[in-house]
Amino acid sequence: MIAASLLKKYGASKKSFGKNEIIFEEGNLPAHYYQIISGEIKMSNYNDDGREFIQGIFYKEQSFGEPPLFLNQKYPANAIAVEDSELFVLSKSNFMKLLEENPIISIKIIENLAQRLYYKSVMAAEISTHEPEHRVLKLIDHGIAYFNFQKDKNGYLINFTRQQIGDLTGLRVETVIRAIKNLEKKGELQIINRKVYR
Amino acid sequence: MIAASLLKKYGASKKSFGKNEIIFEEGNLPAHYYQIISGEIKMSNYNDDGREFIQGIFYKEQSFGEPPLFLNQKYPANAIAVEDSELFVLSKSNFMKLLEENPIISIKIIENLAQRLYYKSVMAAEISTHEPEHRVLKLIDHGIAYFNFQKDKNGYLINFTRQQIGDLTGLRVETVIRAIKNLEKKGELQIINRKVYR
DNA sequence: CTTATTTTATGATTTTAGTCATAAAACCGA
DNA sequence: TCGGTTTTATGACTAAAATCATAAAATAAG
Repeated sequence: MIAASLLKKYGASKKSFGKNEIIFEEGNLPAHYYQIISGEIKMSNYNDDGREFIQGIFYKEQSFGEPPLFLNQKYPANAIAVEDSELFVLSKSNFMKLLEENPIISIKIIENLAQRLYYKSVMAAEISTHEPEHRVLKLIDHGIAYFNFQKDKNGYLINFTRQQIGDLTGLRVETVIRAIKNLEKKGELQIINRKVYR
Repeated sequence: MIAASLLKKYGASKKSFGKNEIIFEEGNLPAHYYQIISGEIKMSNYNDDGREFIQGIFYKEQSFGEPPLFLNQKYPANAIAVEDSELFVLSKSNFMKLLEENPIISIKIIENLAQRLYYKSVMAAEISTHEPEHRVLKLIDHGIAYFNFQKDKNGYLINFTRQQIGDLTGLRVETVIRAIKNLEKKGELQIINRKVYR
């Protein structure tokens, strides 16, 4: 996350996106740095028969879509506003200038990319070698650490729909629903009027 | 990749690892920056029943294992020498000093992490929503672009065993063997005395 | 407040990759 | 060069998640 003042100094503009509005699409060439002021953005892929895979969900103060920007490669996924959102948008050239002139920011970017790579490494191993229940639990535990789940008297409220969990773990909704039920039976989590707590 | 001269200037030492020797293990706290001089290193996870998932394979002049180094987190996977290898090893503190004093290197690190994140994004979507043949082909095409596959008169020689392809795509050997056979039938690749060409 | 849509839920069935068994070919080490 | 290991190969069978169908509950929209 880069300070708003610094972004503005380099000419960033604010832009609003309505719910379900597309910010960029798979295959586009990146031209901007995006940082969330408010709202929620998801990046995802759709395969040939319309099945979605969510690469990540991003919240306020987070940036997204930088890797292809640094590599001059096409976006590997779509970015869509999950709810009404406001973003800082900074042109690539100005973003690069900002980086050059502020080396401290480079370190922040490195840490941010490292964090995302770490998540992807963990989930890749999960998705390819573990059973549904294990996958779901790992995602939930990751979410508690890195997404903004709120804690109350029942524990952490897992603020994802079953469908979203499926799209993040490569499972179908029904499988997620069944996995969550089993995890509750085993005492790993609680379901209080359909909401999941851990 | 950081120039040898610069690494040496900051006190990097050369270290040799024999085939199958462990460089670091899942759960260890990172203390060094590693860069390959010669040989081949794989990073992988093993699940509870011994099944392997290969996070990545790295060759000469590439570095590996940096994300946890930047985050002060435990390694999420093991690093093992696939063949006899020689590495530059630089202590974390000296590596950080190198970065601070050479901002250009930060940009290189960013590009490198971005590249790896890009690969993981593509493969994550593949693994979770596509059929075996598609997964195998995507991995092969990625390998042509980023691993050191050699081109000869038959095309690119895919220098992976079926087992390695399986461990990289989350498939079993038999499934990979069958997928490759089908891909040959469809004309997507060639098998010339058991070696795969694309 | 009513209606439409989304989310959660559950049972029955099917498909597909995994598993198991076995073996030949290739490769490697002593 | 011999013997052991690894890699590729193939067929039969199984299991597990996907698919299909259907519906109730919850939430959002008008």
